[in-house]
Amino acid sequence: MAKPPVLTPQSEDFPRWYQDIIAKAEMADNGPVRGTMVIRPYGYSIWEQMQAEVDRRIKAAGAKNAYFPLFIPESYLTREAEHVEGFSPELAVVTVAGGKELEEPVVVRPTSETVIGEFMAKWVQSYRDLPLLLNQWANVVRWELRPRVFLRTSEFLWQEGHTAHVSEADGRAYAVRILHEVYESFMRDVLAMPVVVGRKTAKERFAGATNTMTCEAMMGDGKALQMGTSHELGQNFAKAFDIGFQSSEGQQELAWTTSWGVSTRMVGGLIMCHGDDAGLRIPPRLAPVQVVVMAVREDDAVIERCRTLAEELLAAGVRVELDLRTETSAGRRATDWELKGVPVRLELGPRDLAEGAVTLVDRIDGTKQAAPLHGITARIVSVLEEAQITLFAEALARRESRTADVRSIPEAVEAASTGWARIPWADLGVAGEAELGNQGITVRCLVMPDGSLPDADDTPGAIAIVARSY
RNA sequence: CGGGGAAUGGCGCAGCUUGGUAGCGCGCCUGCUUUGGGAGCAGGAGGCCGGGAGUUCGAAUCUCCCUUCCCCGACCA
Repeated sequence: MAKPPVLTPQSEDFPRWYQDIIAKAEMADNGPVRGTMVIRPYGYSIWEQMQAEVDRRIKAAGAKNAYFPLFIPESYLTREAEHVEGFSPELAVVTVAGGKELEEPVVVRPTSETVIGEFMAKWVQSYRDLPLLLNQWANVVRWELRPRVFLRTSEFLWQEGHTAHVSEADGRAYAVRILHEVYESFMRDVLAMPVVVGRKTAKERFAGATNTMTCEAMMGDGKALQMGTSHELGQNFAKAFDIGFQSSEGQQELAWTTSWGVSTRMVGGLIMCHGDDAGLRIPPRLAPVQVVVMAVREDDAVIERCRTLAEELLAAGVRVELDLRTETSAGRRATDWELKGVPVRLELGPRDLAEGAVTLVDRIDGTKQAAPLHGITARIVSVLEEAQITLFAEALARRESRTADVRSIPEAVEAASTGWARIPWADLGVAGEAELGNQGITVRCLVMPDGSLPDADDTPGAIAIVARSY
């Protein structure tokens, strides 16, 4: 007699599966205010791993961390016309503080281009002050109409990079560098998520940007998720905030700025990319817990061997957790670790011990086998490496099998019901983009046939990736 | 804001049509037996049924108003 499934199966109701997994893997809870979320310790540990990996890459690209205020004068937002138009509907505004009406309302930052622009203007005088490469880890607030835990919450955590350069070419080069060396590299090598790196159409561009570039990933249900963006802001914000400098020729010039960010949305993307009907599957390079050593039953020799096993793994640099809670059944604990997506579970009981072995359960490929305790560390290291590769390969295979090359709008609509469509931008155009929009389908990005980034909105030969999205 | 739903112990739900002041599953607590794939049995704790007004001898149930939440669309990291 089969027990009911732990989670709603993906094939039955994907959104329900997503909600179930977030609750049962103890990732997050809904907050008391609509659209807010409480990130629970396990979910937060995943975010911390993401932060560490992204932060290291950002620093390697030369940017330095700083921190700007949560509150921004409302007037700052209005200085850049497109920016204010884009963000006004979703601003949270404080009008009363300290028990009285404020002279000028302050907005809770939806993003920090404006306040950072104001200070860049102060700090930049000379071409020698450029490039100015800043990043901050912060929370931002956007009063979204339809929130979804991790994917679109009223308040979310992110990093936002803001840079100023002497020329358009320098700004562009840096925005592209971040896109590839920080975002794409992190998503591919750590999250094991293949992403399409492309250019947004004018319709999808960030409010105030001259060019928005994106990393798009396919989820388990074939829909797309924007995992991160990098923007060229041209001189729009430099004009609005007077970020000027004197060039080496002695001329007064305006800087060229960029901004770029990834957020807690990536946690949602990770869940929907790799999760299955048994729970999460966390790629080993990201996993806060890579291996759980589980004592199957109460037994002094077993407990002792579990401890030394965990120490051996720890010494080899493996992130390991000991599970000695023998008062809870082994089956329950196994199920819980599977829900949490820990890549490898080592089950040790008297039977294993008698054979000098341990039961190695691979969460990623689903196999379960006896492995000799002798040499187990090396074995684990190779299993983890293999799991990382497998997850990426599976995600890539899904994306390829569910992406269709088409030439017409009806074909694109058909393809978008199960996955993505690739259609020449010349065959679609702004009118076709609008038509797809009426059916809930968007152009995720434009890419060149060789996978590179188009230089402009109308670069000949560009291919549009169209899909339904989160 | 437009169109659909729903508010009942921590979570998921039944009860409402045909009023008589609550019940089920999971979870939680205690004990015993268990422990190699979500343990079993027994005994417990926990809810003024979203808020307000009304009808009535009596309202979770009927009427009206309000509030909130969820799903589908427009917005988005």
